[in-house]
Amino acid sequence: MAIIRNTIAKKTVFEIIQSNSTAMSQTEIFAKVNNICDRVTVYRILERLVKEVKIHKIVNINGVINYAPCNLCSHEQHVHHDHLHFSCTTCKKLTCISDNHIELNIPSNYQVAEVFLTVSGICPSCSTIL
Amino acid sequence: MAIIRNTIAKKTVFEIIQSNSTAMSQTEIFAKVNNICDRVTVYRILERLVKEVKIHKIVNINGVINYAPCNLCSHEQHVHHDHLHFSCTTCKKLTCISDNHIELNIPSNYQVAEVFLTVSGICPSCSTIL
DNA sequence: TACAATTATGCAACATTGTTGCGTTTATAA
DNA sequence: TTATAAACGCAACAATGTTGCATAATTGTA
Repeated sequence: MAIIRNTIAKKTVFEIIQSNSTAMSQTEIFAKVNNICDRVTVYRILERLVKEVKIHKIVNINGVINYAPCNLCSHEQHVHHDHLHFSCTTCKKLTCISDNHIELNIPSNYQVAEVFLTVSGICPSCSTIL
Repeated sequence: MAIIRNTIAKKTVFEIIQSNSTAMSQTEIFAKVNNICDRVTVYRILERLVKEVKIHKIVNINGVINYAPCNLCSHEQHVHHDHLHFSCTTCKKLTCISDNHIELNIPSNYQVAEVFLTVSGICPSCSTIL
């Protein structure tokens, strides 16, 4: 069972996420989808893409869920805890930054699934004085 | 200007947050407030307490904003990046865990404000087989 | 102690984000 | 080509958070 279909909407959503340099929220993605499908469909597509490990979820510091392709912040990186998300407080964009190593010191009675390291602040383009 | 008033509602909200071992959402806090004030007031009190650096915000992995007293995860700890939040996927509770050191390797053109390290998984009480 | 100033509150209404049910459409394997 | 399950659209709902405005309450000061 569980036959995966590659619909136009799904391809489009995936391409939008992949072609963007920062992680995107459902709202941003839906805005780019150009009404080829309903907003509920976008939610369901995102859910499926997460399950298929093609994209992954990152929660922004404001609580909005963002999606990034797994090549940007690869799943292996994710598992090995060596990348980080920069959440700009000005433009609200979420950017993936690699090359970070985290030493975890969690009591053994906690079962760790995923590690989320998010840094808030001001990104280069927002801190540039024009 | 900006005279800070210590109202009953504010004291109550602060005591609720301080007496809890895990971080709490607005919904949980409001439930414990026992209708001494409106839910909007709780939102505004939380906002003020954050501004006064008495509590701080932590986003749960499901996107819900939680609040913890600054003594639990002290502001200095926060600044020095050596504590972590454990987000239980079963009971949804957010727990602060200290003694973690994070090596940050962020390009210098990013201005860092705060560091959020959240680990998802199953907490001790949820993983206990009864 | 009373008053004035302004902070804090309540209420109503709204905004955003995300979810669910159900009938219909569509992609894919046979 | 067709059957079947996956995917979709629509409508309705739910949770969380925000805003405007009139009213109430706290606190410094006279």
